[in-house]
Amino acid sequence: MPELPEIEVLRRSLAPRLVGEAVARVAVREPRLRERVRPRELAGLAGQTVRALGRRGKYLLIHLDGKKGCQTLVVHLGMSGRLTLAEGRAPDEPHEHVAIYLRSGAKLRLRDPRRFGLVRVVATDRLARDPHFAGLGLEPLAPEAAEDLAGTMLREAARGRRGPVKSFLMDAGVVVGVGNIYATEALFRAGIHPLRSVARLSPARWDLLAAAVVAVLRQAIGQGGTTLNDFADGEGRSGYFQVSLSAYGREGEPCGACGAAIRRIVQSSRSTFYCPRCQR
DNA sequence: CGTAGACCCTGCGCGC
DNA sequence: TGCGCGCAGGGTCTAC
Repeated sequence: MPELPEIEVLRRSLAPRLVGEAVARVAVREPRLRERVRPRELAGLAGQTVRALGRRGKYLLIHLDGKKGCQTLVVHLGMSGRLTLAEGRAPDEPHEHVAIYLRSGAKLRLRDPRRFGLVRVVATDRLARDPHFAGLGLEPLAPEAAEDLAGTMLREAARGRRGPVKSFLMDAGVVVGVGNIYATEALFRAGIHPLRSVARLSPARWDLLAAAVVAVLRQAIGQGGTTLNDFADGEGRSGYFQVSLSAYGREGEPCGACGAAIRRIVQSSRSTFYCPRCQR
């Protein structure tokens, strides 16, 4: 479900409602997520106050202040995760694996049918060294990257590598947050064929691609993310970037630019959509 | 070393 | 109507 824009939309929707709230208790109902949830680790959040919400790639970071220093609740939504804030006594929903009760009476609930998600508590000052974050690549919307996630940075990262440009874009060791939808869309906008080798892209086209990545992510955030099935922000609101998708999910439909039929292929067992005429 | 594929899990929509 | 199949926005591990 969620790529960078969806997590950013979630972060922005939750922040004003969570910051300053104190945790009353945490309930773990199903610990078998991608990584086993440790109930005692989460229980330690009781009494702590939310200080700020951050994001790294597709990870949502909920920073808290406690007696034992600052801790960060790290949440990854996998494919099917939803994190929503419910006011008052909300009944548990199916697949609501973790519930964080706040002193205000509200409940932050994590639902994740496929259980590809992840919830952990990490000391804030050790985040950068945590195995989940240590190997991550460029943050595409960070101020220092966004203005010139310039082809130069991507091109440097691609030096000595081979393989298709779409897989490269989706490699979190290169750029974080770009998943199947936004890699597909960025390549469409840049007019680059998803199977093209990273070894065979001119500097000018790296620039085009970098700009396309930043533009598509920004636009998606502005439109509340992409809701295909079930994405919703912290208050349950859907996004509407799906109406702006040019290639993703449009197999057989005419390309908006040239009219040729959009094609679907499978790359490392993920669907890729592209225009055979516009993308070379 | 890098890359391709299997795998983790449930739910949904489609064709028969 | 019911069933089986393929497919789904994520990441990680193994086998080449």
